[in-house]
Amino acid sequence: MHVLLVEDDPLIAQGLVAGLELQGFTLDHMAHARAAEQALQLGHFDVMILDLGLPDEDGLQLLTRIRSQGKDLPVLILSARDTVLQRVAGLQAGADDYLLKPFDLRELAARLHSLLRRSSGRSSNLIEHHGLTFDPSSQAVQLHGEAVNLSRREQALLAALLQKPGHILSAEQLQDSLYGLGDGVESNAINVHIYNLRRKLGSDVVKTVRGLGYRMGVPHEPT
Amino acid sequence: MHVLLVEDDPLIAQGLVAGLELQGFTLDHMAHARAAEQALQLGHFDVMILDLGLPDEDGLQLLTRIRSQGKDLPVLILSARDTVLQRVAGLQAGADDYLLKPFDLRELAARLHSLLRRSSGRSSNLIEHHGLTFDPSSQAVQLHGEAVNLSRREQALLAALLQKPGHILSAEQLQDSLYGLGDGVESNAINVHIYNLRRKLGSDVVKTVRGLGYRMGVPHEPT
DNA sequence: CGTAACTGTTAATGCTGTCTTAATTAAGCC
DNA sequence: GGCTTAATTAAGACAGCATTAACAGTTACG
Repeated sequence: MHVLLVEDDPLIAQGLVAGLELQGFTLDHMAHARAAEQALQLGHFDVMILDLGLPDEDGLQLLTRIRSQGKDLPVLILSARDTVLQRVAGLQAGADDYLLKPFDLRELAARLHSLLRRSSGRSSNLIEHHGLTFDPSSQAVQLHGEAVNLSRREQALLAALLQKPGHILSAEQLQDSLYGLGDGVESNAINVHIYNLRRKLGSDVVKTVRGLGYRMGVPHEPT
Repeated sequence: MHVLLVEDDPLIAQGLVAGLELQGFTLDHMAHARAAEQALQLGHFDVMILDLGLPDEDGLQLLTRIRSQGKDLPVLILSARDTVLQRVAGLQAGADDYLLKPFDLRELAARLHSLLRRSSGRSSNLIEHHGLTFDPSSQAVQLHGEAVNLSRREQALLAALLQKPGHILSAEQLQDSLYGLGDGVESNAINVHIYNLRRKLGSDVVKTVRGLGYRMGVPHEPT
């Protein structure tokens, strides 16, 4: 799960990055509207957290411009402005949710999950795929009712693949989804994690599409 | 826009019906979980407003059951319960938004619009051609419903031809489309790839126009 | 505080499918 | 029939990936 965080207060940003990464999100943090807009052009994000009080531009203006470009990524506004009119203005500018500062990290996480669920067209928080279930909010994986112990990277990889079942994801896309845009790995780390996933969930969980990337497949049969 | 309102307090319900219908929504009002569930089976709704304090069942239970049936209509929870845990519980049960009583009608309307915009904004740009489908976003090819496994070059070739059905593309044009303008191949590679495409999709997928190039044709019949 | 277990990354090796090449056969055209 | 163009086939080169092992960093626990 790749989150673009647009927030100028370094303290809040730092807390959010740490807290949400613990919950399995991958964050890229920008402190200015300009930088955020560039980041959006550069890579793919699953959701944006937008602070309204930015130094170089009002968050609503940024949001409006993003929407006018046809981008439809879910946007959650984070703001201290609490009047009905301001909240309505936020939603009308194209936000999908509006959370007040100060906020509770658990609620923010739950709302992010809810937005992601909706944007990926699912009806429930639980992702189910041929006997394999993954709960993004609790980060628990089960295969045919049996709990499976996955490491952080393995979980992130599985989540990225499950988010778009049927789609082919290139190694680069997966890398962005696991590490964020800035610092990636310089080796076949993704490759190795895929291999480990297959050892735990069956060699067919992930299909290789030679030259293009990987795609979700069918896991182990029940024993 | 068709809204299913599930709310047992007749005063609030009446106000909502009147207020939202003024804003162009169409409302159906149910006061019990049972009735709401039946209404969902019977007809189509674009969004549901759900009060948690229902007489016959807790709203969260109803929501969970609806989600387990695979229904993915957007749900906005209306509740007086205001603790973080309760809001998180609501979102985890599959709600898309959570609004506190007492609420402002303008904000409710704005949030409904936000939900609807998101749920309707999903379109696919599938290319279809005589039973052959190609989805550029997932890079998946299907012939009469059956998935077909194409290699990278074969896909690129097919995509180039499908982009301009009816047009004749010279071997040189196809080469540019596969390899870029700079460095091409110096043999009949395109020719061989065409041959392999025909083996997988039927000898008539690609028509040869002698002296000029190739153009899209009709693939295999369904077996 | 130190050891053990686990996790993540890097790197080396070998395998496999794909791409290209080239040679041969078949088809269209004057 | 001779010439040109395309289809078919097979073989080698190559790139991409799986697999394995080693190492460093981190966490858990005595």
